[in-house]
Amino acid sequence: MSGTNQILSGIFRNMASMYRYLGDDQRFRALAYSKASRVLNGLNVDILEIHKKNLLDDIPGIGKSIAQKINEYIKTGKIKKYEVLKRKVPHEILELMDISGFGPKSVKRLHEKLHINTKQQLLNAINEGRVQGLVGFGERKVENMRRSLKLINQAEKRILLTHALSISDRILQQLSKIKEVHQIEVAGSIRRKKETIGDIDILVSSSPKDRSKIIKEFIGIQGVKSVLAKGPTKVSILIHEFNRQVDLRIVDDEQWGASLLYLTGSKEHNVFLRTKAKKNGYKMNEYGVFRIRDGRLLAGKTEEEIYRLMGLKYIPPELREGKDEFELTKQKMISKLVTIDDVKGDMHLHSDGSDGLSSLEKMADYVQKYYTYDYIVMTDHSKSVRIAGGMNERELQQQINRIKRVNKKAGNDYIKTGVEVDILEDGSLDLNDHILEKLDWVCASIHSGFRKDNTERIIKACMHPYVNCIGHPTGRLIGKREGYSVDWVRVFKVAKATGTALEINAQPERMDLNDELCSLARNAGVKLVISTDSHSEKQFEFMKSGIFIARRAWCTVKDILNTQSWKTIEQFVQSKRKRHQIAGNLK
DNA sequence: GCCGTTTTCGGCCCGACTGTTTTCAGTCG
Repeated sequence: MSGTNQILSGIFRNMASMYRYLGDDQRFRALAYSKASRVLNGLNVDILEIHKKNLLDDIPGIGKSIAQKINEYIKTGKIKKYEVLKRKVPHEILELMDISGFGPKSVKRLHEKLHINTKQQLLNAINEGRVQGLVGFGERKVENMRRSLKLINQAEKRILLTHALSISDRILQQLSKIKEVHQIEVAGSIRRKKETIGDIDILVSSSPKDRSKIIKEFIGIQGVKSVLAKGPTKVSILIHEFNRQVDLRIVDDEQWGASLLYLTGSKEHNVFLRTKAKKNGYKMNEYGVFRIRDGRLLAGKTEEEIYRLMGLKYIPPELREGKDEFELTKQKMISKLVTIDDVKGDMHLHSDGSDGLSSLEKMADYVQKYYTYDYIVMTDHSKSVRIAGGMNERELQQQINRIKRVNKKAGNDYIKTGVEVDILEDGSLDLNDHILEKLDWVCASIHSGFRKDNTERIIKACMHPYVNCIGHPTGRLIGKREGYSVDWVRVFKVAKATGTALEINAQPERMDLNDELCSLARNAGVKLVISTDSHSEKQFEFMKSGIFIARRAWCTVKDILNTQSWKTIEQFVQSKRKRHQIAGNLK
C-alpha cells in the first residue's frame, strides 16, 4: 500500500484543525474533515486503487467535495484549498491544539496576543510570565499548560492492549474489594479490545452516598502520580505505570447500562445511537434513554434493554466501532462470536528445538495441566532462521521421532508434528517436500525481505501442497515495524482457492492478521487459525488476545480452524494434498 | 462538508469538570 492514505489523512486532519481554529461557524466543516481523516487512516485499501476505479464517493464520510480534493492531490500533489488555509491560519501552532487542555480558543488568543507560533515559544512565554494575566489565563490554567507541555511526548504514545489489561485488572481487583462498590467494569477501548490503548476507563455503580468514599480510595490506590480532575462522579488520575491516565466514573445502579454503553464507545457508535434515538423521539445520554415528550425514563439499567428499545440486536463491545455493525446486525442475526472456551488447540509454538525456552515435553505437560485443549502442534523454526536455531531436515526428523515417543508413552496423540517453515525470497520453502510430507501441519512464514512487496511470495507458498497456513501474514510489529506490502485481495482469493489458512498470531506485538484484514479474509471465505506462537509456557495465555481480534472481525467457530476437532483439521490438510495430487495426475 | 426508512435542506450527541468569573466558556471524552 502506498503512503497516500496516510498523507491525505494527515492533510485532512490539519484542515480540520484549521477550521476549528477559524471559529464556531466552521465547526461542522471541521467535523467532516476530521471524519474523513479518520476514515482514510483506517482504510485497508490503497486510496490510489479506489481513485482508479472512480469510487471515492462510495467511502463513507467522503463526499463530493473531499473526493474532488483527493483527486486533485493525486493529480497535482497539492490541494489548493489547503494551501489557501495555510496562508490564513498560523498552521505551525496547530500542534498546540493536540496538547491536553488546549483548544482552538486558547491557541488563537495566544497567537493573537502574544504572537506564539510554536511549543518552544509557548514555553518561553510561560516561563517569562507573559501568559499569566492574559484574559482567561489564570494561575492554575498556566500551571496545567506547563505540565501538559512536559507530558506531551509520553502521552501521545498508545500502549499495547495486553499492558493496558494488566493495569486495569489490577485496579479492578483493588476497587472491587470496596464493599460499597456494587458493579465494576473496565470500559473504553479496552472493553472493545482495540490492539492499542490510550486512556483507561473504569465504571463503578454504587449508592450516591458512597461515591465520595470510593473516589477517595481510587485516588489512594498504588502508583498514582497525580490527580488530573476530580468531581463528585468523575475522577481522572495519572499513574506511573506507562504514564497512563485512568478515568473513573461512578453512577447509580439504574444508570449502569446507559453509562457502560456511553463509556465503552466508540464515539462513532455512540453518536449513531444518539442520533437514532433522537429520530425516534428519545434523548439518550449516560443516564438512560428518555422520551423527549415527557422526559420519562425508558431504559438504562442494562445495555441489552437499551439496544432492544432502539430496535437493535445486542452488539458486543468488540464490534462497536461505528462502522458497519448496525447495517450488518440488521441484515443477519449476529451469530455467536467465537470465545476462548471454543478453542481446542494451539497450532503454533516453539520448543528448545529452535528458539523456545522449554523442551517440547515441558510445553506439552504445561498445556495439558492448565488448558483443556485436545491437541497442540509443535512448530519450531526451519534452518533459514539461523538466529532462532532453526532445524534442518535431519533435526526435524529427529523431532518427529521424539514426539512419537512422547505420545506413545502417554498413550495418546496429543502432540502433533509440525514446523514453521521459512518462505524464501522466491516463494519456495527452505525444507524439502520429503520431510514436509511427513508432518501433520505446516505453517509457512516470512522472516526476511520485509521491505519488498511480498504478494507473489505468499501466493507461491499458498500454492504449495504441504503448506496449511501462513504465519503472521503481514509481518508487522506494533509500534516498531510496518507490515510489508501485500495485495491482500489476491492473497485471500488464492488462500481460499488452495485451502490454505491464514494465521491470527496472538503475540501482543504482532496481533497479525489485525482485526480489519481478518475481517476481509473471513468475508473472502478464508479459514483462520488463532495461534499463540508461544516461546515459553507463560505465553499460552496470549490465546485470548487472538480471540479479541477474531471477535472484532466477527468470527464465529466456523471461521476458526482450531475450534474444530483434530479430525476436521486433518481433513483440511488432506483435501489440499488430494487436490494437488489430482491436479498432478492430470498433467 | 456530509448525509437522508420523515429530509437534496437543515440538521449535525450530550454532559462533566475546570478555571475564571459571578453565570459561563472552553475542553474533554
